[in-house]
Amino acid sequence: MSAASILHADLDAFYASVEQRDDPALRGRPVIVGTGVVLAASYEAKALGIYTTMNGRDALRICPEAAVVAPRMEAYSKASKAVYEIFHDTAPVVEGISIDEAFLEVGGMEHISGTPPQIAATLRERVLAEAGLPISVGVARTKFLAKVASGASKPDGLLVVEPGRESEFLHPLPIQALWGVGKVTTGKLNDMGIRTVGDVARSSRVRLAAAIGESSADHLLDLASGRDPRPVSPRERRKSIGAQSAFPRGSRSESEVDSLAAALVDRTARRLREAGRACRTVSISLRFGDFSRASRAHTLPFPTDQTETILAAVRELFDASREEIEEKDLSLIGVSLGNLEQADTVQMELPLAGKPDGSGRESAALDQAVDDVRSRFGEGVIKRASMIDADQGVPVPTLED
DNA sequence: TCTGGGGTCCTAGGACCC
DNA sequence: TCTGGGGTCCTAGGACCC
Repeated sequence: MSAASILHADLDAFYASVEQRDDPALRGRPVIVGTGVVLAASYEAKALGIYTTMNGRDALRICPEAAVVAPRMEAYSKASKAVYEIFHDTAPVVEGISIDEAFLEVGGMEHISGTPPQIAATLRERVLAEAGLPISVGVARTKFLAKVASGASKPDGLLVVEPGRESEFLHPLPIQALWGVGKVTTGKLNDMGIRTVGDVARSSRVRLAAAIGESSADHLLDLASGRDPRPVSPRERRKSIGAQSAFPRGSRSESEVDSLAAALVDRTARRLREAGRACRTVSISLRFGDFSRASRAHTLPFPTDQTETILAAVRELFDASREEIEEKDLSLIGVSLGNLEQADTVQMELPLAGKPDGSGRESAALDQAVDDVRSRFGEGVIKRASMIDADQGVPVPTLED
């Protein structure tokens, strides 16, 4: 059996800890980040029953003396970068999971930096000393075990799961500790009398599969039995970029919805370009007053990073959803860009009113588009300029260079 | 517990191609 | 003309995670 060489490092109450670090008056006090809903709560606040996603008014009812601060995303992003630098300084392979959480592979480093538990202890000291933040670390043979270990060690803890004692550690835990088990799956498994991870490990695959499907059954059986072959590996590139916005219930005029959608498109398209990517699939999501949801998607025949092209697609999707929107109370809209590609080939679209009529209007439009691209990206970037028949989507090459 | 704002992955059905 | 299997892409919805 291989040694425990995977670290899962997880910053404690991250946003709230950054606030307490930056404002000494908040230290030792219950702190709530987020004015509408609770985005993060300090451990002092958690101890009083405050949790993430809780309504801010309810939180203050429970704990009137709590300090409520508005989120400062830039400060969190900066703090995260500083911590990640320490991660990369600690291990050759770092797999970032989120702004406050990562896996580190530290096998084979005994002669350089010590055993995995020693490396984990040093990491915690450095993050506290250099970034001013408490962090919990789990050490185990697999990613899943390391992750559960860091959770069990919180707050400000270190827990090593020795390979010989994995079942002893894992099996008494409730099934919600398994990755992929949320409310719905918990209900299904409880109905079968399955409550702990050990219960899952002892279940028949056939019974599990009948309740939750083949793939989930295999996944849960593997995790519950300590099997998790996934190596720590740097994250693949992001697969989608999106933004959403919730608003109070009440009817929204068409133009209000449209301008909010345009703002969301503007934000996401900007992030897309900053990342040097282009998207092919544009989708919108809707949430209604009764919390039902709907989504619509459209895939373009070419990748784009252009706000206007994306906005045109988004408007069509909203048009296709108009009846639903009129019938129900809209409470959230979102825009998401998927099928991301490297932006080395980007298509710009310039719509032409009407059919080509031989007047030369279309080639003037094409020249204009070519000039636009050249002014943005410089000479020599254009591989081909084409005209596409919108009805058929067939590119008609008209200029090569 | 009456619900933020980011994401990922999975499933199922239909269109379309060979 | 009908039938079949296999594969890919797309859309919509759902569950889940931090």
